[in-house]
Amino acid sequence: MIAVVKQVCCEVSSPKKLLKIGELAKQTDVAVGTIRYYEGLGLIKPVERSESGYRYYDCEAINRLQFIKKAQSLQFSLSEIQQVLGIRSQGDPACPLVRDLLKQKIAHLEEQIYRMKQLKDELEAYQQRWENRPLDNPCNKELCSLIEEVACSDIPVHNFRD
Amino acid sequence: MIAVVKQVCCEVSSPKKLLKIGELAKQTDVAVGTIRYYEGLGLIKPVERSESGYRYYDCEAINRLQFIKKAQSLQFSLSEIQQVLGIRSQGDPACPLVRDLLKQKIAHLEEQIYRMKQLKDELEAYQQRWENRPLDNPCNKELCSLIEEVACSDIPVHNFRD
DNA sequence: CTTGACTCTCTAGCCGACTATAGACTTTAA
DNA sequence: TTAAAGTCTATAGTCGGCTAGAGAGTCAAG
Repeated sequence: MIAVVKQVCCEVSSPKKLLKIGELAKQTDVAVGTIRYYEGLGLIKPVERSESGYRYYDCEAINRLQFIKKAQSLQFSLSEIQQVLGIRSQGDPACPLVRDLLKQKIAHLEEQIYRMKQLKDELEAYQQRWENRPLDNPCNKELCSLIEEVACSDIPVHNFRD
Repeated sequence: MIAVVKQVCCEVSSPKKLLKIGELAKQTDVAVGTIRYYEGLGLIKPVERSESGYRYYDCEAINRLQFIKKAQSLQFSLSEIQQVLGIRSQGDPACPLVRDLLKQKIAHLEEQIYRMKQLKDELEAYQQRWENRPLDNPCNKELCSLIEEVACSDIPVHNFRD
């Protein structure tokens, strides 16, 4: 299983070759500054540092960055990823946590989708209500009735900032 | 039409009474600091200032803040609201712009909803794939297969930061 | 007339995930 | 050998929408 993973994630051919940060950046399509930023957050560490301070990474770093990217694309925050990687680095399986986070994410997504649909319906209702009015002379110049209608109608207010 | 709006939005009984910022804040449920912040953005202005610098607002300010709140709840950013209000303050009808923004918003929402659904499906696929594995001893302690599976699978990466 | 509540300006901080810049040093290729 | 490209640290800035605090001045009730 591990071997399979390694074949997918990183080159087995030259296992001892270490990468400088720029090379790692190129291979993973993650900016150099971002890698250093992740290091500050404890998400990744070079296997060694040269005397002059240069960072050197092994191919595990590629896995790690790919995991981070993937997790981000699944809407995991860096601090959640930190938790997962932290647990893993203690030698414990992170799976229960990952499953738990996943469950939360799905519930959250469902909620968001629902709210967005509601909002879309609301916006479409406005659109429909207005579409028959002419665009050239749609309303009183002083007081745009469309705006006031939005401002004053008592359609419930949604809050998307949780 | 205007009269109707005014009846809904602001008290007609005492048209000359001016509000201090704290009173306006209370009536609209918008924080004092937020009102000052909006002023800095050009979204609202007091009708006058006392010698000592106190801001005084008329009931139009209530309308304005309610409009801002409503527009925000419809996912309009403050800068979009600024555009709308700016056009209106020039004496032009803002309706074409509002309609245009509305159209964009709806399209954007549709896109977002679609992407969230895709992501949800993806997360659920992971959940399903894992749910039959025991939680106690789910995988190798060194290398959590669940994580590697996420990290290494070539399911396309979505980017939600537009 | 005093006291407490309000208001003023200005500045800084927050969240998250970066990006950019300055100034110094190191490595690598011609 | 030299010059370009890469790397280092540290700090500051970005986005949006606020919130908090300092320190000073003002207003209104008792």
